Amino acid sequence: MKRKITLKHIARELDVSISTVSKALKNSEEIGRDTKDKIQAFAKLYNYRPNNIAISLKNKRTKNIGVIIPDIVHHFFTTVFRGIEHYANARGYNVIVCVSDESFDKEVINMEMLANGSIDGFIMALSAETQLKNDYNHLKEVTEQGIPLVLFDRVTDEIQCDKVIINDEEAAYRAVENLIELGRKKIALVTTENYLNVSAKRAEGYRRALKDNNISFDENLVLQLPYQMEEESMSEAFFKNQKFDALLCVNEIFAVKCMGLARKYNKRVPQDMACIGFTDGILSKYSTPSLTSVDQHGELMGETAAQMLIDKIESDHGENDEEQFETKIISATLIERGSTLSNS
Amino acid sequence: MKRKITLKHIARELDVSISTVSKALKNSEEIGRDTKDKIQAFAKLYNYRPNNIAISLKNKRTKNIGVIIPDIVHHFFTTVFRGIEHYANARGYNVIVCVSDESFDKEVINMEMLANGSIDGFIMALSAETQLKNDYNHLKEVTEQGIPLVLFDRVTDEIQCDKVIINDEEAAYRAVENLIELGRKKIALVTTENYLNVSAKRAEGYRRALKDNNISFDENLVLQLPYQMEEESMSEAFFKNQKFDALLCVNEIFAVKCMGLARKYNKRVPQDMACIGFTDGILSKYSTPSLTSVDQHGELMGETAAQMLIDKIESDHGENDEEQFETKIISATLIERGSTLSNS
DNA sequence: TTGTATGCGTTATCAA
DNA sequence: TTGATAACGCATACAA
Repeated sequence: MKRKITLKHIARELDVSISTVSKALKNSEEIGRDTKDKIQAFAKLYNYRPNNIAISLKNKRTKNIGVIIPDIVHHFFTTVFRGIEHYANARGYNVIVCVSDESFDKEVINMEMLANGSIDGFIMALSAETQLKNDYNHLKEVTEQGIPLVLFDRVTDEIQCDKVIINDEEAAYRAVENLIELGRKKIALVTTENYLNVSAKRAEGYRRALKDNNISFDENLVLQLPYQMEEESMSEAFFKNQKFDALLCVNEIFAVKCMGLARKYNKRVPQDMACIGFTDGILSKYSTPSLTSVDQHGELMGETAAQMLIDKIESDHGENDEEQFETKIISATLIERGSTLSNS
Repeated sequence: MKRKITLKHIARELDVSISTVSKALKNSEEIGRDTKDKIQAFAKLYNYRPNNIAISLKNKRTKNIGVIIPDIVHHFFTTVFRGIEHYANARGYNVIVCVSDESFDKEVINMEMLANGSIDGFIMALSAETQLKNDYNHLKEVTEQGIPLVLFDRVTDEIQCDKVIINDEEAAYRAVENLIELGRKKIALVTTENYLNVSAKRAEGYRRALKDNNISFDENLVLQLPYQMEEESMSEAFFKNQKFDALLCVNEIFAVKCMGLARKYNKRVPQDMACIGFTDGILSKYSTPSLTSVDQHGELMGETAAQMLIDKIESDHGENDEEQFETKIISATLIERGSTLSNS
């Protein structure tokens, strides 16, 4: 077993001091040609690599960023994560992921673990429970310690920090307008409980679009499902009792499920019921018919968040001057497919 | 800004030595009641937390594990990751993820970065390119350094280490038998290039099942698609030219795409063409018809891998005795749905 | 009961 | 041109 070699080993072996070795390996001008050559050759031979941990301790920089997301088996978060990972890697950072499982406690525990020196900054999306409790003390503590934080997608106004979001309200607005342009009059909304701020935003856009187009808002056309829509009864009843010719769903699973129900109740998609979902994931692409959906550009969001974070981390000498925070808005785009276009 | 406090701060503030503080906070019996109380109170007040990095350096244990996977926007890997993350967290470990993007070079770079002290062990699935090149020197180096490694799913015989796999060959065998029991005679296989060892295994199972049931193997009934099946021409031709009444696909995307093609060529699923896929992901559940598929139990695989890894890490005093490696096999199970069951 | 010294691996300052 | 020393934050063997 070839154990990792350290500066000390090299120094001892070559009968020089540790600091000489250190300098030689950094190609310092201070060290003589011969000594440098000798040391460098030896280091290469034994494949010397500096120990990251020691360097972290010395520099007070880990080159790690912490990512905390509610769920990992989830197309959108996964996409964002990919963007973060790519960008971070390109700038020499590694990514430590913790999954909160939509739990407040886990979110808090994970943050505290990582905040004790393991990472240089956080990127996170709030768990559902955190948003429900409206308790952000763990975020406050972290920012007060001077650890940079970037929130994405599931954000809160309670915390002053960089943020990356999509224009949910407007995306929903445009989706509904799109349906109206297709001649739809009775447009239903399928959403989650309102404490998820993205859902709330989307509902606002939905209402505003109706209003701007002189369609009166009908509460009966809003179906609010629990986040993990497991039992079908609510949606079954909705399909039985309500009349509508179009559907806006706040995620693609709801949308695909609803298209299934439409089939069951003999509504053709898109002829009798057009359908638009949020999250342009794998389901949208491969469902039958394929689903028109709002692409949230997760990868771009991730890259953007990572860039904001790393920029802040690396400019952190300015701990005195007034902190300036930014909220970047990623423009969602509508990908039109079979569920609204009859010629597909 | 409340900067992180250290032992040294406390010591200075309370006019005691650093080691006294250290012991007091560990509730050591050596320290007097009063001093202990004083120190503990102070530490609590200022929310003292030991610095992870310093502890890592001291203990030569990071409590981090490195996970390297080919892709993160991928249901199966994501599921495995969840299992790893859950288990690791429960045992006090954090997870650093690197994505190889199916690239050999990235895999190597990522491993080397993490191997320099950032992690206590690796869990990984080989990238496609690595399997294609058949070059495992980066894995060898890591294991030779005494860093524990667990491979899962995409493994290789070239490396001696712990492994977790599913019984791919048998799962495919059983899937085909299932189709035969349903009365299917001409069963096609849709697979990827063979350098992906899982695909190869599945193809073996397919052939063995045919043989055991006296169905002659017909090369024309095997469709081999590039990994990222973007152009449709090959599969279109296949559907036009070949006759078959059942399909085994090595992943769910292929399966769903094929069901789409079946529709296009007026084959009813499952009546005219039954279909089974691998990876019981979101597509299988929500496709129309829903897809019968082989559940690889990714989460269990992840937990198992994490357990093997952490057990090895924590038993690592035994660096002298002969290393014993294990390969655990997770039993895949067939989830029957609409694509093989006509009554659904 | 408390404190001193040393080490983990590295870098940086200063002295030789 | 090289080396001794201190420091990063913590833990511990050993002294006092």
